[in-house]
Amino acid sequence: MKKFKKGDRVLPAGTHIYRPGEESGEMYNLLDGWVALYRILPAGRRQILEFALPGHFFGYHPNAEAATAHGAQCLTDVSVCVFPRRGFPELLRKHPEMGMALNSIAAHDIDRAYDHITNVGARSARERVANLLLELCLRVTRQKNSTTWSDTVDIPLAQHDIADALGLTSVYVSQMLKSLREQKVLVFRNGQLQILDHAALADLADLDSVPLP
Amino acid sequence: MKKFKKGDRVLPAGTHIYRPGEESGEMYNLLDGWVALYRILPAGRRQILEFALPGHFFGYHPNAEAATAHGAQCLTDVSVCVFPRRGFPELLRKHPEMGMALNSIAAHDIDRAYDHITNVGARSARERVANLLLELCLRVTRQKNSTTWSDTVDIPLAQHDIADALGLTSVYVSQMLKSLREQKVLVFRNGQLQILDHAALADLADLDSVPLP
DNA sequence: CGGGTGTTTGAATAATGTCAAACCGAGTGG
DNA sequence: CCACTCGGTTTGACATTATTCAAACACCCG
Repeated sequence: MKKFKKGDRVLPAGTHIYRPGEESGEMYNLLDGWVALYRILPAGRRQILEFALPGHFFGYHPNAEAATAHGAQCLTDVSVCVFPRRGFPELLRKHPEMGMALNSIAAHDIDRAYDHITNVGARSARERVANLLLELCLRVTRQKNSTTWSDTVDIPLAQHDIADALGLTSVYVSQMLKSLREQKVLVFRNGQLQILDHAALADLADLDSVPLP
Repeated sequence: MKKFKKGDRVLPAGTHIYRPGEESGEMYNLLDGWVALYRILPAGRRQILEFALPGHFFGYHPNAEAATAHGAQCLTDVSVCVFPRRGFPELLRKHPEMGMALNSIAAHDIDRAYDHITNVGARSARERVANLLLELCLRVTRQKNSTTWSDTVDIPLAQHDIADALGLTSVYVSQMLKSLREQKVLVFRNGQLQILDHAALADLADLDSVPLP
């Protein structure tokens, strides 16, 4: 696996790792920072499909050299581990356990995509914001292997990122955040999330997994 | 692969193959009919995540015996091929090419899930309906290996199924269908889709792949 | 100090949901 | 063959949610 690796790469915030319609011929494992997987519609609207956190594997497409429908942009300064797509099938053939690992990752990605569909399709704006922030908070916490809640969690998103992920307008997101703040559920400011009322938030967000007391 | 198979099963429309929260211990390959993968929210709302057409493989979850967050319900009379989940890892270990095939399937599913997110998150109701119907039409056509457009395509959905997939209300879907009908774009009635104006539809739906002249 | 980007606020507007009633076609029992 | 129910669809009036536009604000950075 290490031999297969092409090398590490450090990228500043804002960089497009690849753009919709491009074929980079590479795959990535995110080492540090946040990346957004997104799509652009002809109308100009941007839809964020997934927030990639450290450990996330992305850029994998099965149909060898097809162009990707989505792009990947760094939300923060980022470091990624790069793999060439070429030769990847051989690698999988030699190491079936890697194929299984990849299956597991893919299944996980599908689950989160289904969560996302549900969030955007079936919930009100308030609930969407609550759900997204809580989910991200859980992912960050889990990733750090924390066994306890921190009082504040870093979530380096702008409000318009949240809007683009949830299919909302940034001004409406602002209003929802204000409402959540006034009702003492959470405070989100300057990329920092602070949860004030866990019970209320979990209730609003309706997350299936409500771990960590 | 055939030896691994557990057997076929024929189910009437409406049957729940598995329900959210259950662990069926089985995986399925849809042979005939349509199946909806869905979720239920505490508010009672149903979100359809994916329409499974013949050939679709579903019910696969990597974390061995975890309960699934979604359910699967037959939209029509259905016949499925059933596999036990138990023993599946061994099978994959013996046949790495199957693992790769599964990866390919999973990547495809992710792509469609991303399409779905984009559709629900970034488009108007009209566009969503147009997009969904065109996509389903393409999938049906492709599946039949037709090289030409049929005048009408069977899409055995009720309007409330469309609504639940797109995060809309069934009465609003009715209005959108009326509008599309009046503007001579398409007619959808009794589970039959008839496309009147391909160009207009493709434009509205903004489908990336616009095949078959 | 000035310019840029992101956030907040308010008012007007458009998109979508809700409720309720009417309609329609398919199946069913008399 | 008819009347009846039943689920799905259609329609209209109205309520709510979310978007648009525009301006003010805040903050960071040069």
